[in-house]
Amino acid sequence: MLAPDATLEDRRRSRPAVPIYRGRRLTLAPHRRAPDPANLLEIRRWVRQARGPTALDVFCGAGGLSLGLKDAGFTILAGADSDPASVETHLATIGGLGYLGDLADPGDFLERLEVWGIEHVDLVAGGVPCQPFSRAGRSKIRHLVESGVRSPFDARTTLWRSFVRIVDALQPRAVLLENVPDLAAWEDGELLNEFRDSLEDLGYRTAARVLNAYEHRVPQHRARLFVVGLRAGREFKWPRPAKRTTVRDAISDLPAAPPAQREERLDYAGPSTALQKRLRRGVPRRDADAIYDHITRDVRPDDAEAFALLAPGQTYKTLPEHLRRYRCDIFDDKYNRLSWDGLSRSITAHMARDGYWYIHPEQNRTLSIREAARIQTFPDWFRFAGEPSHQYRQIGNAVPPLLAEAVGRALRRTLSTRGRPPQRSRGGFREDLLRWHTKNARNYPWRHTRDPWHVLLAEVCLHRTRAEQVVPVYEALIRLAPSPTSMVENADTARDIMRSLGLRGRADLMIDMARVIVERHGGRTPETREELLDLPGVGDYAASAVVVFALDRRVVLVDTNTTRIIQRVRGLERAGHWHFRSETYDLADSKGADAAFNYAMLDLGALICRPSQPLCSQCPVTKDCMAYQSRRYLPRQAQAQGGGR
DNA sequence: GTCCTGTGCA
DNA sequence: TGCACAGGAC
Repeated sequence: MLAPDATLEDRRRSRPAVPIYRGRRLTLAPHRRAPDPANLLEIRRWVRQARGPTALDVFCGAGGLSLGLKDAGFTILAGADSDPASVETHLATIGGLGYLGDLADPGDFLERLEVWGIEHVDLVAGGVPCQPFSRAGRSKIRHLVESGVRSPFDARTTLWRSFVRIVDALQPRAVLLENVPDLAAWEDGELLNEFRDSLEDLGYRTAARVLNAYEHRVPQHRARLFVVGLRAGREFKWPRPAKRTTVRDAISDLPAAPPAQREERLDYAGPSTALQKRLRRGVPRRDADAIYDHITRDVRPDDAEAFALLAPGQTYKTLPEHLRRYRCDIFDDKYNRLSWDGLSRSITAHMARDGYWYIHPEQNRTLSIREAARIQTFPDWFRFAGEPSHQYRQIGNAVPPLLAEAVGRALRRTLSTRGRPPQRSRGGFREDLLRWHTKNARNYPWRHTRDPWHVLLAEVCLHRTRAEQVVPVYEALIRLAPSPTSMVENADTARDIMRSLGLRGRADLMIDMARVIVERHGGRTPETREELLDLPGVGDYAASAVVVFALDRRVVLVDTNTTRIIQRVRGLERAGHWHFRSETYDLADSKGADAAFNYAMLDLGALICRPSQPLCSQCPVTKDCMAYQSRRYLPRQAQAQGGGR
């Protein structure tokens, strides 16, 4: 027994670790209907005879996306991935052809497709590896780049360029890309815009949206970005939300299993919920009373004690101190017990390391491999090649099959309709907006500059301040300090100017900023987003403003004004930044959100599309505005809105 | 395979 | 501030 005053270090040392146990590697035979990979004639015949719309799954992983698309009626001709076990899983479960190789350069893959006789497919789908874009991964990678461990030119852009090259080579009727939502926030949306631009350049009309898995029968908090590209002016209709399911719906029928349960096959009594019945579909008759891979991790004695004390919804912090091995100031959610009637947290590849976020609702252990697969909505006949930790990784990285199926069905519906040119040509909104703006633009001195330093000055002054108030300050500052160097030299005078005009708090910030530019960048205002964000007082908005107004790049400036406009025009209630950016991408047309577009949006928000009592009668874009249109057709809302006069 | 330490965005 | 999802060392 340890003394009550034992340090964290003492407690750690005293704890017996669970002995390392390496699970059995599972080997899977190829699907019985898959062509023999050694027999080229057979492969070509198989490709020729493929029915229904055909698809290719690149970066296929275990095949969650493939399975969903298959269930939606697509024939998956081939899956490609750089991970051997994933390709093995894909070949065994999905069938078709498998390509094992690095797709950073897709040349070899494209050659192989040609050899196989695959010259055309209806759909190219894929989940480009997402770790570089995801939340916790991003900063880690930045850290690694800074410390020189990793090259900044990592695979994150090459991989989607590969994807575009494959699309270009095969010219499919449709394209589907899956990724983590943070891809949309990367570079303030520029990366996603570039990706969509390159598809649009190839003749695809693109749409992007973040879908929540729990809206498509998957009992899990899991938001994923989907980008769809369609030829021939087709309009994609996103799948409608379905009835939600819970953890209970997914796993309540599985037999109780102790920690360290290693039996591959256990007796099974049968499904009880609709979801369980769905996930038992396709299980061979001989396995009707068996469940596979209900394999669990061992649990350390101290963790077992902690799990026992942890009710669903309770946090790590509430545990007695002797059971907290991890620093409490960082982790308040190190452990998480699932609740029967709730959603699971997102099943991630991290399950291969520890399962602390996924403690079984009743049993004092983390989720078994089968339970993780169930919560990802993999059917019970679906097994994963490799060692247990590798199986967890494949499950965590997969697109939930039922979510993929929902998107796949929506795609099939769209593809089966005749392509029609869109009713309004794209660009209507942009043209109308800019035409209005040529006569109605507000004229501010900072709108005439293309000097990054001047834009920066203006943005710092404008933060939470009315533009009219900023005009004299800005003009005086530009005269006094046309460059960061002169700002440092005239720091006292600059401070006086700003103080006299009531922007006192901002003065020191601006002088700091100038000093850093002089010291770190030789007096030249930096031109990359990272360097701009590193300056004191520069946030996302200011960095984007510099990039758009001074450097000719195309980024949507998301603030309360533009958000409000998009909200009204698109009829959205509440949505994340990514959503607004995505909608703005559509409205901004092929020229994108350049300086002209952003200025016009800012002015529209300030002059016409005001927070209260918008001047819809003078608005140039009512044709495209859902709020305006629906008010017209819903007189009750119009009264409610107009009641205040 | 296991343990420990985080970050980013709304 | 809370919530949702990471990676490295050994």
